[in-house]
Amino acid sequence: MSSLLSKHESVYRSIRERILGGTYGPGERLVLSAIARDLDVSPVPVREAMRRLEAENLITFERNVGARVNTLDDEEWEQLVEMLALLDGYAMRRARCRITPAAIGEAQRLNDALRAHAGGPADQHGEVMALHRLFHRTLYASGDNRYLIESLDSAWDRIDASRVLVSRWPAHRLASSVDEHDELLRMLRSGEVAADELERCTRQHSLNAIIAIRGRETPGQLDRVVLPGLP
Amino acid sequence: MSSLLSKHESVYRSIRERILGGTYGPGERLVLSAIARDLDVSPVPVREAMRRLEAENLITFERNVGARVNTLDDEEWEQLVEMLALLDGYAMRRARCRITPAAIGEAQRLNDALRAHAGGPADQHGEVMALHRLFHRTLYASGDNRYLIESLDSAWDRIDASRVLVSRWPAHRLASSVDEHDELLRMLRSGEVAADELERCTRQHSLNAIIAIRGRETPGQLDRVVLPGLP
DNA sequence: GACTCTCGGATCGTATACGATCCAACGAAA
DNA sequence: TTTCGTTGGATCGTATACGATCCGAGAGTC
Repeated sequence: MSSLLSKHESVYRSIRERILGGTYGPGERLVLSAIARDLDVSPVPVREAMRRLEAENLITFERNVGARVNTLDDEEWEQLVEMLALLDGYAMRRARCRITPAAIGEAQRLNDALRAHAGGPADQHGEVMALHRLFHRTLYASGDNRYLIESLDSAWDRIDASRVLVSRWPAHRLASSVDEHDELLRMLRSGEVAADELERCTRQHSLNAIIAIRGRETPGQLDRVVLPGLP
Repeated sequence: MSSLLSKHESVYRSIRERILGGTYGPGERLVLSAIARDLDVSPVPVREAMRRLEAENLITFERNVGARVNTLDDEEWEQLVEMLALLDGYAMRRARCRITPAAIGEAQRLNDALRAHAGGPADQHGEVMALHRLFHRTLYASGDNRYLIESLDSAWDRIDASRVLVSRWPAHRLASSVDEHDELLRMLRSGEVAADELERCTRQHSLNAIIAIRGRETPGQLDRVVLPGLP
């Protein structure tokens, strides 16, 4: 008689869920014994779960001190999104010749749902972010490269854990984002867009998130924004 | 009184070292109690080390059965190298405006050392691979994006662990590889090469490794090789 | 008042113990 | 001979116990 999940596995999932969902915010302390008590297991499986979370860069463990949820400062966040742009762009290039009409349809549905939220109440930010992430995942999963998908999932996890998008994503960005999504879907459907062009546009779409967040921090300086890596 | 490293940390490093160095080959079984005895610790820190290695995709843990060093079949290996090509290409694009003359010089030295090995005895394959990896690391580290560097290191680790390059890298590839390295350094030095072009060439350089390995498996079919993602 | 020292609680780190699970080898039945 | 059930050893999974370390609070000193 055994449960489907080992204790270490279920503990891992619980903690991860709470980090990605914001229950445990950035910088928050994770006390081993407290979590063990809370989840009704001994500290041993909790430690194992934490080692995995540490290896996934969601928490940092300090010896004889304990674990904290990782934080991202502005520069780190931008570098992470920049990598997301890179991976997503290439996944789209791969997806171009592989994606099924069904997947395109699914992505379109998600984007339409997203559009329905534009201008809506701000308290649905969590839901909007989930839809947005799912839209991208539908596309990049069609790229069908296991390592690309792994890395993208992991990068999105870190983005979610950082709470930056949830707390600082400017409302007006959603509308442009949805339009760019439509444009990407159009390029995918036509089949006549060059791979280079599709990759470039997808990359730019993600980089626009950086511009949006920066613009919100220092309004009026948008024209001085220098994005990395662009010619 | 404490050692500098916790037991779990030193165990982690030992096992990792052995996997990357080939002492533990792909598919090999890692028995908890045996390793604990070998390293003179209790099984608990060994389990923690294994959780990290599992999260890093170097081993796979099966419940109530144990751990094995991960293997990569041909398709997985190619997909991994393809991602390496992507990351490396972009890192080079970033490096273009950031790299120091010292770093370029260091890379040149490494490549010259590599050239000295071309045509040499095959039993220095391990050393050649280390030089080759270091050459690339010198350049992509200049890209100066923490997440890019992390991902590249991790991908190279998996490549090393797979032993594919060590066991199947055709001798003649080394010479062309070294020439391509020189060409990349030339492009970096001149400063007049467009970022897109530099990224494209770097990407292609890595993809050439796939062609070389495939060509070795099925000689005479080189012209039928279809590389993914290229226009 | 500022600084240092000491102490105690909180927390982590690891060993040990033991139950649970798997799996391969063996033997009995069809 | 093949199949299926049984059994024993190898191995993992987790709880418990206890020592080690850290860190903040308060006392003592300059």
